[in-house]
Amino acid sequence: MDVRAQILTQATRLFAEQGYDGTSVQEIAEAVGIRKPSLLYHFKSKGELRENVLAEMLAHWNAVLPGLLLKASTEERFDATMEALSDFFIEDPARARLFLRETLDRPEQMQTMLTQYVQPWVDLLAQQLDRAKAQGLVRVDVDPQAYAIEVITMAVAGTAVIDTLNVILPNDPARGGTRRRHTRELIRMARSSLYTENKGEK
Amino acid sequence: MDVRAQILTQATRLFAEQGYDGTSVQEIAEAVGIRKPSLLYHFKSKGELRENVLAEMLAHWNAVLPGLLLKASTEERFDATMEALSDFFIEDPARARLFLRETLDRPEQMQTMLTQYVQPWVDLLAQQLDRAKAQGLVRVDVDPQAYAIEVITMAVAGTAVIDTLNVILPNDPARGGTRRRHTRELIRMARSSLYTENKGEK
DNA sequence: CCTTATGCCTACCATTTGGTAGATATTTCG
DNA sequence: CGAAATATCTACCAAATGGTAGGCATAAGG
Repeated sequence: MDVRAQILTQATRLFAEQGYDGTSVQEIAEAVGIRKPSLLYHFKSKGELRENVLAEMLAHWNAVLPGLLLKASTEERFDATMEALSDFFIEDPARARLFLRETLDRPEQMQTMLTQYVQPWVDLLAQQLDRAKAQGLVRVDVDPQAYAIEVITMAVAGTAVIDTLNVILPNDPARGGTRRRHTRELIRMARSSLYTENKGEK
Repeated sequence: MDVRAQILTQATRLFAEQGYDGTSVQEIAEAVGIRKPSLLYHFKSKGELRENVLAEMLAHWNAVLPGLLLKASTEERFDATMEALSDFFIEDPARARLFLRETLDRPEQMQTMLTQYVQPWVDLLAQQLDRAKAQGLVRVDVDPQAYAIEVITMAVAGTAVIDTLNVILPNDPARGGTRRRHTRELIRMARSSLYTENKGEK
């Protein structure tokens, strides 16, 4: 079953780089080092291959993300969790790109996926934020659901395009590499737009 | 020259919806109501059509955006400018999607475009922010360039996917429609993560 | 040992793709 | 007017696409 895994790896890479329509079965087969019909022996059609690529991505995320998100209950863990979340996407830009592409290419399918896998976490976070609001820890004007979506969008989209945008985010030695700056500023924005200020009560 | 404009309109729409590789010349011609060779009379190749679609999008943005961005010199205008910027993308989600797709599909080309059209504005904004920092208006830990990129990415990517993400951002009558919530939270985050508290809230 | 399932192959196919040739209108204008 | 430019068409093409048929090894297992 090594070949099957290789096909999935190469397909993920190529779909992320060139898109589903921009990648031919031939091309994937070549990248693996087999002929086209051999590939179609493992996956009956190009569409089935796409579904398996997506399923694998989901499985990967579902295995790792919950552990990260559950930490986000107290402010002390906020930085660490956000950083881990950001690193998680940065570590695997291909998957972020693929996710973004699927959202653009097949919005309806992505919606059912979002409802199933993402919504529970967003709602959980929203609950936590509402509680923190009551305690005066979180700004009252935060829209919890919208906030969560903005941060997720930023993390995914940012990861997907940061290597292209680096041309206008020069490598400032004092500030660290492009990705580092992106991650740090994302966290800073997410954090400082969420919590109330300790000093200088308004 | 009406036909040429129609072709550009339909091509923009279809490229944004289905991507460049996912759209055939035939399909665009049908949407316009002409035959394929008639379309290829106006644009010698599919690639040339893509370039013209992109050029038109750039021209549109370049004609409107500078006026918006130049207002962003004082804090009083921040809300209005951010809102106008957000509305500008929301008003034209197809162009935001197209922009995102091109960034994924042709990163190198997009880089030269970014350097030419976006970088000057980012640098200008960075200068203004550094000045505002010295006056104590803006948080000292803001990374101006990274901040600008995050906000732009958020505005473009958010606009491109918000109609898909609305499934997890329910229509809360108290908070307004999905897009409204997205826009408002984006502005809130951009604002409250930028300014120091004492001079901040309105 | 022989049958069966697995895995990969060559050869092929129908359809779609971007693009061309060239006929035919229609409009512009000296 | 008449010729040139403009614009659209039908008919076609070579290449690439996703996919199938079926042969040929290798290995597994009753």
